[in-house]
Amino acid sequence: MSRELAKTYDPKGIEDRLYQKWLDKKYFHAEVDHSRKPFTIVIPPPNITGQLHMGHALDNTMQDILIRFKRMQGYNALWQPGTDHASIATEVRIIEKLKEEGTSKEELGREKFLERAWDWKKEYGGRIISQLKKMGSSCDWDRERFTMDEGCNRAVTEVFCKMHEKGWIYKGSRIINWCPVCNTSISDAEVDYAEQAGHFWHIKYPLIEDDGSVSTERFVEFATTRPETMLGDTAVAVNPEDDRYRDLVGKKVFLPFVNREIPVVEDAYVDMEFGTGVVKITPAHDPNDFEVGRRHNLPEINILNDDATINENGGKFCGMDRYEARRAIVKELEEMGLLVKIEDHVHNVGTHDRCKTTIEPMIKQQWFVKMEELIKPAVEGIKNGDIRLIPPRMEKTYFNWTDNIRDWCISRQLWWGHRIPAYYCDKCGEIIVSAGTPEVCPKCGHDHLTQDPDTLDTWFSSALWPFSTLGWPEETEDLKYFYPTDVLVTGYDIIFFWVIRMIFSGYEQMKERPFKTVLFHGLVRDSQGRKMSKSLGNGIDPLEIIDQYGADALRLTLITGNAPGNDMRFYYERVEASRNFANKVWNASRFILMNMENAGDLAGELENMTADALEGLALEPADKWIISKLNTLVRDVTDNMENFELGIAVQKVYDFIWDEFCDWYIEMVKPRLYNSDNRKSKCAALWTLKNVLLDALKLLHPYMPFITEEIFCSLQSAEESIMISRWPVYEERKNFVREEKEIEILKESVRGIRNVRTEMNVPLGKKAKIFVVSDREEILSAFTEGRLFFQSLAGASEVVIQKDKEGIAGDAVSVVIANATLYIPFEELVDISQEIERLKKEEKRLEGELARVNGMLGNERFLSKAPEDKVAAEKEKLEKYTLMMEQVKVRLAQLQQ
RNA sequence: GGGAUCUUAGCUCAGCUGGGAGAGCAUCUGCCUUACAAGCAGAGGGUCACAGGUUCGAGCCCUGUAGGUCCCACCA
Repeated sequence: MSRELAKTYDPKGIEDRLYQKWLDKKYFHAEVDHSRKPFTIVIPPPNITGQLHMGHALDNTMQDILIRFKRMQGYNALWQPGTDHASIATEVRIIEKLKEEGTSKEELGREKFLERAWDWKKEYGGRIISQLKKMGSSCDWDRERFTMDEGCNRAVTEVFCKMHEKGWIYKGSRIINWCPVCNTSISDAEVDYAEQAGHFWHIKYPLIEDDGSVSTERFVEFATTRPETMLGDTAVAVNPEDDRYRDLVGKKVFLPFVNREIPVVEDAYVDMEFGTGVVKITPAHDPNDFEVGRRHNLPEINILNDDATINENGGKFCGMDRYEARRAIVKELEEMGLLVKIEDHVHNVGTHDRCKTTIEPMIKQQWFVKMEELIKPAVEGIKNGDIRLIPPRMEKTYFNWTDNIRDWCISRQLWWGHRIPAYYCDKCGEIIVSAGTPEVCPKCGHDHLTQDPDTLDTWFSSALWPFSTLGWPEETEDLKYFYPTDVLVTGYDIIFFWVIRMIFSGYEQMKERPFKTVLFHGLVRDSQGRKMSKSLGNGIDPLEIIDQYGADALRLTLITGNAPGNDMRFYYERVEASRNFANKVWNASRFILMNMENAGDLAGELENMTADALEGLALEPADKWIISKLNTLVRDVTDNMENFELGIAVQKVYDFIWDEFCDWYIEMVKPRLYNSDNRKSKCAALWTLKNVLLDALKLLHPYMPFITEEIFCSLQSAEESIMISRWPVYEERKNFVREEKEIEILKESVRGIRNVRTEMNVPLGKKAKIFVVSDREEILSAFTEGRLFFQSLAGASEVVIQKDKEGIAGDAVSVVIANATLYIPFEELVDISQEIERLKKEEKRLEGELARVNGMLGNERFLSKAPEDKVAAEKEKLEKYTLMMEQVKVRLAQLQQ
């Protein structure tokens, strides 16, 4: 900050400069240090295809707050950063680019394609990292990792081989979700269900008569949403309980087009109530039918090519696209008289979450992870509290998934990713799973082996992220020291994709939880509550917000007024409010700096005084009051932050700085700074201003790192950065109960007087004499000690403090507080009837209060059952209101004479 | 179909283990008071969705009802 201070805070320039300073000083860097306790967070690795969006901004702000907080508390804080190769997302992007260039993946070949992918990673992979830096993220960039770097590759291979050996990774022919556009299998978690308007085609198959002929009279009727799959039908099924079809069971029906005779089987899967109670069974293209098929040993006939055209098993429809075939089949069935009717039907269709293509269930040879045993410790870990989920309701979502877990399809027909370490003997077909490339087939000795062309699901490598980034499978010092990590911060939307998989991977590979706590946040929505999306064009770019309002304002906006796991709406008014707060902090600091500079040689003295100087200063009640308030704030905020209540914590800091510190304390202190020639008093005020602000800035720093650093450095020179300064702690010696009470009385009085002034239209500029009357010594002394600021805040020309009403005009306006009455003779402004009205209102309010308190205290069961301190508090209130009521009544009686 | 969650001031939301309803924005009234008009001082505004219950005491706990949002399942 220069001598010529801008009236408004401008984050431009400041933020980049400070971030560079932090980098240069290596404040973000963490090394193993056994003298200190570690605190570790691993970043949810953003995709290399990604651009910073509000979700990232929120996610990373929360992590940065926790990391900065713990770092200041003295922990050896490590925020481990990195990026994710995002296999399918990246591959799709490169394919698009190749298409623009007029070539394709296939044309290029695997090797060249991967070269292109790495080039792409080099070019764009760092983009999101530089954007995270704009947010102020204090990641240890020296440790930046990538899910496809050497170490992570080794971790992936190691896990694959170990699990395969254990029998928990297997290759099998199962029904999987196939994306005909991306040309790969995808896991269940990658399927989105979308409601689509479709049709219900009612179709009938002719029965095969006992003599083997195709019946022209007897049919079996059913309905389907995908008529083309009939080409792969190998049965029709009815419920075993269904009397209607008892005589059909064991018979056969005729399947048109492919001229196949298929059996009628019984299976409990069929719902008798639904439709005709008959289901066509296509084991190769429907997950349920697949199960039915396996139960009845039905043939599995695949009728689709990988691009969802009909294959040679589809007879004359071979080569047609699935939808083209559908139309053709329906048309022909109609001509054959086998189409009964068509109904409109809205149903859920599975689509690929990346490209929104309707997926086709298909039977394929794929690699799977067997989940049954693997999931057990992951369930136990949550149940016994080894890992804590915040908010706790996420546990239900978690168990919902684990209770219905299915084997995880991990192979993808993609090139960009971790290639499956399995090799096939060209001669005998033996499968060899091995970390290194095997030379010869261990079974037949043949030396020609081919590696599996598939790669692994992206989430396979990110599941290992908490330990692979720390050096696993090597037993590194980092791993021993920093693992398990402390907190994982992420959105609830990837609990299945990622969180659960990290948990079971951690327990399986490390025999230990990957993190102690998972802190979930919600989605950042637009001002109307809609999800921000590219297609809607309603996304707000965090970088634009930073450019316009500063990173601190953005961070504050994302954290305030929001509870863990809840979605939030983002709109500009909220950012403006945050920006205004930054400006408030800036100006309060500017005020203090100006006054220190104006203090002459006092400034030098202050510079040498530490925060411990407390006892040596001539502190006044106002100083002690704010110190005491801050002390409580320190305790509460620390407490909230340790319980991950970040929104509540920062709200308290905000209220303290704005309400207590700026609106009250600074105003209280002004007369001492401007007018007082009492050097000791001025010194105490300046010391308090400076040190209270410094501590408040520290509490604010995790939330607003830039502005707090900038001010911190201008305000003192003993420490070079707020981010490595010590987090304030609660101290009993800073607890000033008496002064807190005294000042609260004065504040209440000031508020009362201001209130009266507004009501009577007397501006603060119009000074008036104020009499303070009380028969209590402590009240009188409180006003005496605070006379200077009370006079200025109440707009008094003079404050007369006395025990009785002597010398006070009968028509003075009065303000009643506990144990005291203030009188303001407004001279020409008196309007007794108005004053009586005001006092009557006050009387009525007090009546209400008294009725409530008396009601409670008159209830014997309250007295006997409520805790003591509650009863005592109510008794105290009764006393206070009784006193006030007495004074109001006395005053009213006087005026009404 | 199963589950979660929400319903609090005009709007957007806080409200931690039950103990006198809060914030920001918006509205109204005064103020350019030597840190800040991105500000200051005031004010208005809420049967905390509805109905029961537990309790001395319920926005908070329990049950039910209505409406909204989301997740899972996927009846062909």
